[in-house]
Amino acid sequence: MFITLPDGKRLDLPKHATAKHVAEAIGPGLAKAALGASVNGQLTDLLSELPDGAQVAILTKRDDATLRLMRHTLAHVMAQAVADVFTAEGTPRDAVKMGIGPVIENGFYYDFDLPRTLVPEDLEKIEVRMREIVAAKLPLRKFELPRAEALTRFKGKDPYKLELIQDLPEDVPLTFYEQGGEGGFTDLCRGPHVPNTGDIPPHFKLMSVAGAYWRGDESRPMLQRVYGVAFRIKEDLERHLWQLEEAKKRDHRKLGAELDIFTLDEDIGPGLPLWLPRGALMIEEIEALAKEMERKAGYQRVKSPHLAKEQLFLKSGHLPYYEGDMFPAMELDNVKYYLKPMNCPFHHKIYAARPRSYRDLPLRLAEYGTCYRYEDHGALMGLMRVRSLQMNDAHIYCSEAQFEDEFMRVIGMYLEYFKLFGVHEYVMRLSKHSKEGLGKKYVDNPELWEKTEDMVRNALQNGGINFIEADDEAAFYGPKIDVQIRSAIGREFTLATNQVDFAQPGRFNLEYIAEDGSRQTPLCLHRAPLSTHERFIGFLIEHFAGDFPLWLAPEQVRIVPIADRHNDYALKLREQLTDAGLRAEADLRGERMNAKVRDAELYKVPYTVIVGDKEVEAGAVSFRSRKEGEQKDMAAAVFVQHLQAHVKGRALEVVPLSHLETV
RNA sequence: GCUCGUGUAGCUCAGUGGUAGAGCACUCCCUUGGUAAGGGAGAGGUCGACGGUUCAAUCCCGUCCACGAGCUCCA
Repeated sequence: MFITLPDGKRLDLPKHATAKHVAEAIGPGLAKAALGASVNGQLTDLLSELPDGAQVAILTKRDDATLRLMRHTLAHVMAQAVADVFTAEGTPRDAVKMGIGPVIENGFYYDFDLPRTLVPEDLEKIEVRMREIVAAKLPLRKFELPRAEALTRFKGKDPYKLELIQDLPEDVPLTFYEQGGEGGFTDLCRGPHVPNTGDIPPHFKLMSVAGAYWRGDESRPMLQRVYGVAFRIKEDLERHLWQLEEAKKRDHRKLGAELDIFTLDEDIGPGLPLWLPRGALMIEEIEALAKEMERKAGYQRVKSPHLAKEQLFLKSGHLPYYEGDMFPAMELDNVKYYLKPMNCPFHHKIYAARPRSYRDLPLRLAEYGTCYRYEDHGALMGLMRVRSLQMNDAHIYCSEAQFEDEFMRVIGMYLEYFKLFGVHEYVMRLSKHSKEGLGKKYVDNPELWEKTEDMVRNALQNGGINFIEADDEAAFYGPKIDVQIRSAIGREFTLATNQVDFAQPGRFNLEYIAEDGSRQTPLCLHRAPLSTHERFIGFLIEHFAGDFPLWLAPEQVRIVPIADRHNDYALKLREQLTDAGLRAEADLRGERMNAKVRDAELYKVPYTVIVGDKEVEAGAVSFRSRKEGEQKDMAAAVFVQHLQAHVKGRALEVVPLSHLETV
């Protein structure tokens, strides 16, 4: 057989050759440094046989890709360490059962079924043992077993591995990786791995242990998952740990409390946030923005109650398909009432309240209605996952011919918002139904599912929008486009959503008189480009680390008088700013100026205005800004105009005032 | 909902089987200071809730609640 090297050279090799042989053929130095290989562009290891005629490049620790191999082997090293730690305390080896141990972003994990729960001290012990295994430089060996033999190997010992083998297709070779010989550790594994545990750099750390259902199925046993991170060089590990610390600092739950934006109170209930005045101000700014955008885009605003009778939700399909996410009914005069989990049924009723003509379409109804969803306790998280939520909601009723245009207008609106907020990293995700879920999670109409999913896909493709597809993630009434965002601290969640509803308009007998006089059922688009106010504010806090653009900042200007005799001027200035539509506070506490400046900075107020004798005399301000540095002796009126301009344009970036405008 | 962890003042955290402490924040007094903490005094806690063990529980045990990490789920 032969292979081709990156420089185009052909290398002839004996049969069953591996990348290790290639490295050895090239030179002893490379053979020593080699950790893995790229075969026809695929990452693989030195232990796997090469296909005849392959393009082969030998990878060393200098190649980023080998980090994957290191992390994968480290997962095995951890499994071995866990087994060792448990057998050392007298647990029979067979009582330590192994799930799976894959590579993940920044590291790896391994799932275990253990006779007792792991405590933090165990992680320390395991890590110590891992370092010993790495230091022992155990060589890895890859081998294949026939199916029957592989099954015997795990029978009665490890039901998880047994299940994995049984679920693998018959024609897939069952490969194993063994480290440290028979007395070491062997795992059913596809690879790829580094050739020796000594090839793993010591820059790893076990982070946490958490429960995880076997194969992600909540009806299956819960295993103990140990997470670890690993990097090639010390600096990378340190940077990662530092980033985690930084992320904690900009967590919206921490900043939300520090900046007095929202609070959660035990007496009110889990997932039911209270908006403090500063948070309410931000919501009002968001609503003002949305109203402006929607007015331009031809939306009309409506309002609907928070609850409705059972029959409404039976008709909409929420009770059959969504009841688990709803608060339980309250009974009044022998009639069940439910808090609304969505606004759509109400909007359908508004549509149905008048006869509609094709001339009315598209009919775009918007409402920032508060909905209530009974989320699992374990799912609640600050503002990102709550039980009372105010949606930036609207429903667009249109004909099939209008669908694509309306759909793309909504996508266009998303993009406009993202630009305004400086959101650059997002993924559009086409969420589709699954055949298995029909009649259970999804309305049972396979043809319409296929048809609408095609319509959405075509609309996106025609609009040149990049997207990925996800099965079994649709809404019960139709497919949707979710926009996945990664917040500044790396938290991923769904922000905007745009959903197609082919089911509810029919269930509500919604219709319109078409041009030809026939009665037609409209399509409905559900859209929430700003998600819910809760999640969106939570996102904004993390996105800006509390350093909001001026138009969003709850307090835009903090006025700090230097001495008591400047208080009157400070108050006058505050009035001037307030009259100009700006949000300003004067700090009249009996503190020193330095302390007041510090407090304003920690509170992340965009502008701190210092006023003393000079400013009072000149009718001027001196300010320090978090975005444009310091500026002295500026006419108050100029300062006001400067801020107004940024607020009006909802500017993301600050254009500093030129020095020409100072007095 | 599941697994594990946590719960002491507004916040960050000490601490003890004999009913509690620090720093910051808060209130008052002194200080009137030019761009990130001036000084002093005071007030503030059913030690998450309910049971149990004990002469005695914030501490030990149990149940519940809330929060956190992860799993599942989702805007």
